[in-house]
Amino acid sequence: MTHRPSIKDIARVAGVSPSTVSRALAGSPRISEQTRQRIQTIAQELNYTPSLAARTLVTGASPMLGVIAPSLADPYVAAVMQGVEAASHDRGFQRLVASSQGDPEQEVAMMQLLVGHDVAGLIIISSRIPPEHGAGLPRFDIPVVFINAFHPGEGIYHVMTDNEHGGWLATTHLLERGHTRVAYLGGPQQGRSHTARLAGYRRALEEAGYAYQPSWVVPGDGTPQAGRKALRWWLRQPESQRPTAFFCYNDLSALGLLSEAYQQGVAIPEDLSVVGFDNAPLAEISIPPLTTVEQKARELGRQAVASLLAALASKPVTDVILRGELIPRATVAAPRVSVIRDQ
Amino acid sequence: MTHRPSIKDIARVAGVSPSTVSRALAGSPRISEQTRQRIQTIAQELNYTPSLAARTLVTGASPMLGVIAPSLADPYVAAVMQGVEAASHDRGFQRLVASSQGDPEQEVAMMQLLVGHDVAGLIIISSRIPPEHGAGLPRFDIPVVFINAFHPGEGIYHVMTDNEHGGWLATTHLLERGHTRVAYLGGPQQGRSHTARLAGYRRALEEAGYAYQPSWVVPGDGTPQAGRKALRWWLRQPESQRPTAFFCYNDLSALGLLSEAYQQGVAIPEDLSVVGFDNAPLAEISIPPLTTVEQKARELGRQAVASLLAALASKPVTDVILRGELIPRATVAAPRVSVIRDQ
DNA sequence: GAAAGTTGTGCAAACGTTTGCACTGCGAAC
DNA sequence: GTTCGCAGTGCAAACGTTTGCACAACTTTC
Repeated sequence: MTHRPSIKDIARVAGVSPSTVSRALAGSPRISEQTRQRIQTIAQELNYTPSLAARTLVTGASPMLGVIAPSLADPYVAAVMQGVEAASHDRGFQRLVASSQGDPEQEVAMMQLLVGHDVAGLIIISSRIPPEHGAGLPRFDIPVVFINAFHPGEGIYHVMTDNEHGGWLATTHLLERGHTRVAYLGGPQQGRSHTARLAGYRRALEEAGYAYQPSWVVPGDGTPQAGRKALRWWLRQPESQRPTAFFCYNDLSALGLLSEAYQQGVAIPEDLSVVGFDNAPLAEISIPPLTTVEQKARELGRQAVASLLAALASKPVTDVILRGELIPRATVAAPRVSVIRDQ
Repeated sequence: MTHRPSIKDIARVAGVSPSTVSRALAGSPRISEQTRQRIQTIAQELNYTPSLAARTLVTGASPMLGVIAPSLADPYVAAVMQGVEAASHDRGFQRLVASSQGDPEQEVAMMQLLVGHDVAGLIIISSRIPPEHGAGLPRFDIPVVFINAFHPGEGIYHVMTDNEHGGWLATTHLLERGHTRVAYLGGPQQGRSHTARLAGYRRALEEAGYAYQPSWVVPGDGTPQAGRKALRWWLRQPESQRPTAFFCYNDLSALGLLSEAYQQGVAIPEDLSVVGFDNAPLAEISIPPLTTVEQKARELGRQAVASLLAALASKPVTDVILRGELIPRATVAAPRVSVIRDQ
């Protein structure tokens, strides 16, 4: 019993042919109820598990979706993944998950790998492959859905958050509260999300009649550490020129900023207002609760699966753009009087 | 070109036999350098990706590890996963990841599924299968490693956090600071981690000469909401009988407790001390920074892979128990005088 | 009582690989 | 000019399934 039982083992015990076993297990109507029962109990006893490799080989289609993410530790990715899981599970698809550690080369390697496993389609979360790489993307004849990344092509579909709008929303919210000096704490430099949020930030500023100040976008990478650094940068600015509010690339870095502010004795929101992005579960329990722009991460995952399955069914698929709302909580207040006096 | 190119397609173009292609691609020394070159470029041009299903079928062994977790959204699971990823990637193994949504039945189904995919071994994180189910666990002839769960059996190995010790550590820390009324906010009822941490809590109490009070263990489930509820429970207790400190099942629920405390105007640590468990990345940026017991999650994942691979190589494998340390931060202080007066 | 239909089962091919063995040339050794 | 060794390549079997087709044994119909 050193090897996994196969359909042949069952056949031998039951005294029938392998094809009969296959049909019985598949529930074919051409098998008598009696034989089916017998075969099923034998399968149970032998602890039989079908070889999906063999099945895939002959049927040519497998009920698996490949999913690639830069990291599984990111709460945003986790949320997207939940959507993917729920939706694919409902439709009877399994997932083959791989992480690329944020390395574009590994990402391509993972694509190859998953295709080698005969996945029916690919979902790629926050691809780090630079857009100009575009044409160099290996072409497969299975559909690919990018979540929050853009690589146009045949058989390639997109599901995205409206990051530009989100950036605009956050900045406008601050502007409407009376802030005139709003800084932006950035995310991964290459990232499309980062540049789009920055663009929305800029548009909001200019629509309100303020000049866009490149010196007020502080570089970051979406980690809490980036938030800490941003706050220390803020403290170093001469008081009269300090921004009175921060729009942060994501909740994680906003939380880092909050933590550093607490440790440095900077009061939030009295001394500095903060808006995050994502509406991560943590944003609700932060101290004070974080005002943020919602990103419908679960919905992104769900939609990606829907698009992929539609493409598989040869239905027309269009790119999807999801807008989140601003969730006002407790990290935004009117700027101090001194600042208003500035004007 | 509707189908993926196979080794035969390459063979046809190159004017050689499929076996030659297979050998050339595998780097067999029996193929002339010239032919190898030619075949490799053709493979490139055709965008060939080997069918891992077919390869697995004939070789009988696949370089894949199956990983099952109740959820991918839990930061603790994410950390374990990082360890698993790093270690398995280093050894040339891919991962097939499935989540069970915390449902024991799905968990078993996932095991079947992954075995069907011919994974070389299985890693199961925080199994929710009740221990008494034990014998009912399907038996496979591949090694299985449980992380923080216990299902003894042949070919089954374990990697665990010393939860009892961790619970003792947290409680003792509070006791040493002068607390005499320490409550425990629990985790998932069935969970082995929960009961072990509770046992450690109890042992610390009794070793210090205090009676274990069942009414002071408040039920929870590891979510922030559970922490919120716990704080509201605390507020309802008559002041003279209130615990002065909380040991929480995990950081997530401790963070929820902190947040509710902030909203209710309860000062941490002045009014109430709190110790968490996990040392999640968030614990460092919480306000105030959370005192917690470290759980070497990454290391758990790493060890699990090591054990699995050792078992695959038929080396002797023993169960591993990892101890974390107490990380003192800022949520623990001496109890108020009134409480000390109580004694 | 023969033809036709029905029901249950088996045969064999196919999927894309890997691999033991056999084969073909060719140069070297006797 | 045989024999041997060797480098390079091809043949065919095998892995565990699924599935179109054929077949056998009954039952029904005329």
